[in-house]
Formats: sequence, structure tokens, C-alpha cells
Amino acid sequence: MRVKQIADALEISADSVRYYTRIGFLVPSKSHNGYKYYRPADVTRLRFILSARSLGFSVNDIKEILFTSSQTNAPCPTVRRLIEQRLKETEQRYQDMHKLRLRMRKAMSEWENTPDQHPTADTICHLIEGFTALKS
Amino acid sequence: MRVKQIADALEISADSVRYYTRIGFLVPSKSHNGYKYYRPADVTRLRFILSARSLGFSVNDIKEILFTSSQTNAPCPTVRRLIEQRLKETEQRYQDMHKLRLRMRKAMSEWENTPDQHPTADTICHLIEGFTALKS
DNA sequence: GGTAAACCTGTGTGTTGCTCACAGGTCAAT
DNA sequence: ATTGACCTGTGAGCAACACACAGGTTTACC
Repeated sequence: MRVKQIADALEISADSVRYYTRIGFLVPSKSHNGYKYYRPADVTRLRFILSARSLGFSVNDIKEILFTSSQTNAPCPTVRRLIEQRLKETEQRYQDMHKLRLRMRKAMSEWENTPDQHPTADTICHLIEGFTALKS
Repeated sequence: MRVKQIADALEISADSVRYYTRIGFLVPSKSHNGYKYYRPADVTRLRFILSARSLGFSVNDIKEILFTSSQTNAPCPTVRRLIEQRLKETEQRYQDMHKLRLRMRKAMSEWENTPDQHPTADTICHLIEGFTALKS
């Protein structure tokens, strides 16, 4: 299979496949014209990569998992350790995003009843500067 | 003020100040030894930048707002338009993160009762591959 | 005056996970 | 042979900073 074929098969962009190839996750064979040819093993591998990505693992995590697995060791302990870390980070970012979301909503509704104003010597935008001045 | 002083005053890293300077948001004067010196106007400007960032505006948004404001136009319409876009994006990412978070939690709890397993010819990590196989 | 350590500086590069631009190659139809 | 559609790999770009590094500055002490 060539790059677009494997990309279409797994419903991702050809550029993504090229990326995973570039970082060594996929190792296609090269034909006479320089094109890269992917084999069924690459499909399995790519499918695994996508599954892991969709579970929040980073590319570096995947590298570690692939390496462990290639040593014929069970990667499960590594996977359990990593998902715990990633979940913790995700919860944190989720909280942060939640707060940001509320701030943005509050600003938007507040600004609906605030008249426009021209910038002055020490004011760039009174909406923004006025809003955050109230916050802790 | 030199870079670290202004950074400490606004509780951000000196590297962030350097970044904003590099992209032209701050325009310090240069002294004989090549050091950059920031004036009170830069503090005002930086404070504005941080307020905007904390409201979810991108650096590019801020560039647009600063430009409008420098033309002595009221940047308010621009600001209203931008926050609406950014809020929409934030809501979307919030939803995505929520789903990811649930998937990760589900995977983690599911894997607590799943035994380790060595990789095989067509299995890299049965935890990951087994989990996502169930998903839509 | 000297000098050593602590602290600070600007510039250049690295980060994540891809996406985009581009110059050229391939292939089927004419 | 030649047109046109489609495909290819490589290199650069993105966001918003953080980091590495070689060297300059300042302070404390003799």
C-alpha cells in the first residue's frame, strides 16, 4: 500500500501517516521510485497508534510502549502508569478549561451592556482591562 | 526596568517577556550594553496582554486588537467578535476533553481487572487494542 | 585594585502533533 | 506523445512559550 491508501483505509490524512513514518513508528519499504510501501504489519501498528492517541497517550508514550513491546515484555505496567499520569493531566486541563469557559461567558454577557469606548493614553481596551480588573 | 524586573512585577517568566518583545508587542529601548529597558507604558501594555490571554484571546487576536486600538479606533467590536469565536472553540474543546476524560477513566478502571499479557505477532498491547475495539 | 561567585542578559533552538507549500513524479486516457 | 488528474517526498510552518548556552554585570570580600 502507498501512503494515501493506508491513510484512507484508517481515515486519517496522508500527512499524518508521513509524520508517523518520519518519527520511525512505521517502517515502510522503499520502491525503485522512492515511494514508500506499507505492509499489513504497518496497518496493525498504525491502528494501535491511533487507538492509543484516542486514549490520550502522547506520541512519546507510544514510543515507550512500542519499545517495551518490541522487547517482548508485557507493556501493561507501563501503560497503566502512563494512563494514570495522562488522566491526571487531563483532569487538570479540564478544570482549567472549565474556569476559562466561565470567565469567557461572564465577560461576553457583561460586555453586551457595556458601551464602546475609544482608547486613551493608558487604556487599550476598556472592556478587557475593566473586566479582569475585577477578578482576583 | 530590565526584563527580569518587569517579569517579576507581573509574575510571569522573563522568557515570556522576551517572547512578547520579540513579536513586537513590547518595544523597549536599548541601552549601551545591549540590554533592553522597559518603561511604564510597556507595563500597561503587558498587563493588557496578560488580561487578554487569560480571557482566551490568542496572540494573533491581541495583535489585531492592539492594531485597531493604535489607529485610535474603538477595538470593542473586534473584541466582541473575537471572544464569540474563541468561546465557541473553547466550548468545543471542552466537550472533546470531557469525552476523552470519560474514555480514559473507563479504560483505567477496566484495566484494573485485566491481566497483563505479552505481545504477540499481531498484538502490541491488548489493553489498548482490546479497549478501543469495543468503542464506536 | 582585584577577584570570585551569584545573578543576569540576548540569541538561537526545542517543544507537540501534526498541516501546508511546493516542485516534481506517475498513470490512465486520448 | 501528450494532456490532465492525481499522487509523491521533503522541508518548512504553526502556538506560545521554555530551555540551553556563552558571556556580561553586580556584589562581597580581601
